[in-house]
Amino acid sequence: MAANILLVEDEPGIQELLKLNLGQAGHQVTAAEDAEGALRYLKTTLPDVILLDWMLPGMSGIDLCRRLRADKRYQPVPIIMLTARGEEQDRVTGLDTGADDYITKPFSPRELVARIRAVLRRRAPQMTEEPVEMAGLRLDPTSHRVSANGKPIDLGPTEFRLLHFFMTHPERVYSRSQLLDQVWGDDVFVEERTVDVHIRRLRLALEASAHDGMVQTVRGAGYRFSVQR
Amino acid sequence: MAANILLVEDEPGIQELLKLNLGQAGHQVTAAEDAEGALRYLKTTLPDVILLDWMLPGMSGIDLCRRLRADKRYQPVPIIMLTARGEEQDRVTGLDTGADDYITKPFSPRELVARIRAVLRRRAPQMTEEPVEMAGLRLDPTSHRVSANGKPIDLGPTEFRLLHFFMTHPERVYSRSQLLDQVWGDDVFVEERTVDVHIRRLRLALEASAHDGMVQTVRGAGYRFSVQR
DNA sequence: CGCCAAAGTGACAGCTTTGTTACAAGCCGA
DNA sequence: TCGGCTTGTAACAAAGCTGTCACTTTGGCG
Repeated sequence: MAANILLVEDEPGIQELLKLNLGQAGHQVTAAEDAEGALRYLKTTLPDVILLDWMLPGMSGIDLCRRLRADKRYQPVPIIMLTARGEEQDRVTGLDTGADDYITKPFSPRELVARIRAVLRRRAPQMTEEPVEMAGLRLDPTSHRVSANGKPIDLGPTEFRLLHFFMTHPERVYSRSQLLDQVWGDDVFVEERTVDVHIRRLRLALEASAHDGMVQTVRGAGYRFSVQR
Repeated sequence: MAANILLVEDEPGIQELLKLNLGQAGHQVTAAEDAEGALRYLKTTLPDVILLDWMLPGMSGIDLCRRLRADKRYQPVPIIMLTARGEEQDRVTGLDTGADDYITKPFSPRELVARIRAVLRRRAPQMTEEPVEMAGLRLDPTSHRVSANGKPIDLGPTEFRLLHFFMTHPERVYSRSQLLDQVWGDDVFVEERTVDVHIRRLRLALEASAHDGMVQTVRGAGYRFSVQR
């Protein structure tokens, strides 16, 4: 889960510290001292995450955040705001302007790393709210409906999420533990074998409408959702 | 996902309980009663995970944790702290000193096992494998598929790994023991002749799609994967 | 040609992984 | 609170993989 990170922080000490810590966590860090520097960098490179200090000389972090969010090009880049203690009320403003997370100084490097991982994960699987359709199978996240060639299919919540994940990540094997992370959430502690059972339930539901064979077992590796074969 | 675990816990009852539970989960557990014992063990062996009790006689768990984190050699080993209820505020300290996770007693064995799995997974390098293709033979690690000129080939896990290794290291002879190291893992104890058998199985699978002759025997040396006949 | 070591082959028992079913606990709306 | 779903787990069955062995074939060499 290594990532390119743009750090916008004017205080040299903190900047160094963060670069060190994030570097150790396997991330690539580029630092900018102010909003202008950040924008200059962004013209050429799109980082995976932006760490944005609230207090900056010149254009403030919040303004930069707002500006980035207004720009289509930077829409998908997660932004984490760094705020000092006592600026708590800023949190609302911060999240309001489009930051994905915020963290209050002083914070432990661990926590920051964890939050970075969290926003990356949140963004990573592009499980959009868009309807997905393939091979006559249609899943609409908004209305929470699944249908095969027009005929509705009944799915429980878990099977629904499972199918949604599969349809947005087809043709690729996922291990049970990956599926637990992605579909159940990585803070849920259930047996890996539970996945098997839900796979079966999903298969049963799909079979009923002649969509069998799409959920495939890859022995020793996991499961794959596929239109082929 | 079996792992070598170093358990640092002074209370015999809990120690026994954990050894039992983790053992059942397929892990290898070594226990130390105090920081000194742990350090002694670490001099010779590097575990996959360290479970560290907060309260220890002599050097406290937190000090040991800090000390380990300061030592380059132990940097990559995940540490999970075991804390008693009511030491909640220690959490921050714990994570601050470099623990990867913490768990509050009393906890269910299941939860502990899950957290161990989580830290292991988090550390595991996310190797994004590129598809390999040569002479009409295509192997895609992500979808875990092999095909010859479009036609799918069925391979068991071992044959898949074997072919993957061969395709990423073509035109070169590997001895049986090298192949065991690379494909089976260097901690596996199997007869060298086992390689022969899997070579044969791989050949059979490839023959079926007219890709015979690619796995070549080099008498007295080993095997080679080659496009040339 | 005859011998010996190396490699090929087929069978198989044991083991691991996965499928399937049943069941109890939890949740939620009626 | 009562039923009907959903969920997680356990237990057992089925299927597939693996490692090893015994036996055969091949290749090299005197």
